[in-house]
Amino acid sequence: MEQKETSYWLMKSEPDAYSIKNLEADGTTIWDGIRNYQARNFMRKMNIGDQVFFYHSNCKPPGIVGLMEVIDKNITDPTQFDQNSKYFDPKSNRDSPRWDCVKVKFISKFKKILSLQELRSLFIEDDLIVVKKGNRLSITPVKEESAKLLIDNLKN
DNA sequence: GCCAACGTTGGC
DNA sequence: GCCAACGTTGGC
Repeated sequence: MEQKETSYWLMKSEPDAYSIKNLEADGTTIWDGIRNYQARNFMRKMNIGDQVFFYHSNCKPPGIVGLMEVIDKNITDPTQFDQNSKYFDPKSNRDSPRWDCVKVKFISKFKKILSLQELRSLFIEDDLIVVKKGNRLSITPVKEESAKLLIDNLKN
């Protein structure tokens, strides 16, 4: 049997909504509330065992704060059917749900945030998508070399 | 299919 | 609050 290669990703969350501390306390979580097709499609490409950098957005300072791992996928996002949720989608239906997501588990919380400013000094544009000016994608792939560089930096 | 108008994200 | 960089919507 051929072993599937581990891929690396980055997922953003606003710490006011859900932070690395929340994930540390919860242990695992489903990454629900994604309402962008490109981001959803990246989640569909993920495999169990993939490593995911946790990025805090819309805060001071924005940056990478921890690491998680994909433990399940193709999970129907329940918030799309919840009329009280801000993620309720009237165009979705239970026969063919529009939004699905992955389940992740907490791996580690970094001692120090790797800020966007520091990320910009480590990566030229396009090498790590999050440093691109005006980038709005909440989920992006990370190249293996970039992931290794990030992990090395976070150990120090 | 085109494209203008509008909405959202998120750094600053 | 500003604005760049998209994504989405809807008229035609």
